[in-house]
Amino acid sequence: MQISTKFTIAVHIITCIDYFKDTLPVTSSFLAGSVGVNPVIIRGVMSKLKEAGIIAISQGKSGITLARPLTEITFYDVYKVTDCVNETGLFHMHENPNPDCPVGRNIQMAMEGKLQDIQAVMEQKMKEISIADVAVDIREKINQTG
Amino acid sequence: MQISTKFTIAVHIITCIDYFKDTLPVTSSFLAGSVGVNPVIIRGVMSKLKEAGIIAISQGKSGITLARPLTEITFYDVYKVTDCVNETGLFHMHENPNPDCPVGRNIQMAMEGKLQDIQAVMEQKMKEISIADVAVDIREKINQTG
DNA sequence: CTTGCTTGTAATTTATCATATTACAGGTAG
DNA sequence: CTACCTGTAATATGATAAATTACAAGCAAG
Repeated sequence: MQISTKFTIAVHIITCIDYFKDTLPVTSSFLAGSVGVNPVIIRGVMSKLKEAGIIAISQGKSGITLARPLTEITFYDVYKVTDCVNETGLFHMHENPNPDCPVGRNIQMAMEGKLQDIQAVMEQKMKEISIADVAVDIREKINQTG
Repeated sequence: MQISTKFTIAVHIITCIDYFKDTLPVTSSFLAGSVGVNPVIIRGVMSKLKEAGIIAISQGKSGITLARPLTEITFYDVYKVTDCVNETGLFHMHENPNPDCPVGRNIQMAMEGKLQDIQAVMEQKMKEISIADVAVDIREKINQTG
């Protein structure tokens, strides 16, 4: 299993909006071309980014803009928005342990908190990384290689 | 997406082997009954736990035993063994960013290290939790509720 | 206000992967 | 020797991700 590509697609989208904001009108078709996926996927992700107040969308010929600075958009924000992880958690627990077995009856309760702790450290780390960090790396690379 | 149930199944298996070691011969069918999945799934997980030197299996009527103490079996050991995460990492990056776009050309390189860092903190946390911690919680719960 | 381009979204298809299931070969303890 | 176990391949089923088609609805420029 892996966390859905929607997460990295969303990061790509936000980075593009920032990168091209003074040059081109950024649309879902344009983004689909850069990301390499179907425009409908882009629109679905965009729609959630809009709900979360990360980007602003206007229909017609306008284009998409950022609703707040890149430094204030963390990986965690994007990860939450894109529903990469089920509400039942990062880990999928086996669902039918035997209630007639003392271990089966208690395994879920015994593991639950521990799995949540693991997920929590991962999410904490995601809060410490922003899209601005990605944008910086990309501009740096472009300046080096053209 | 979620991390495969094989992980929690493996934890359940190890906990059961320890819990019943002085009472019953533990077999794949018995474990399948406690875990609530098909015996073939149990055998597949067992096979990997054996390769990793976590349990010892003998065919015939014997049963399965632990190869080392519960305190020396971490969540990370079990997670690695059960191939819960692809060799390409916890995150699935979109695979066809456009090389003709400056952002598309560099996005993978810009994200790679950051995604690895996130995965690393999660794995570090898993190294700090052992199956013994689960066994303690289960015995405690059994003593309270019968 | 009309026109052309855009987003929003439902419905369908395709591909991939996790799990269940059946079947049987091979090994070992009693 | 034999009964019971593991090892594993092959197949079926189901869930989910992503692609694709299609179309309704909205905005902006003129």
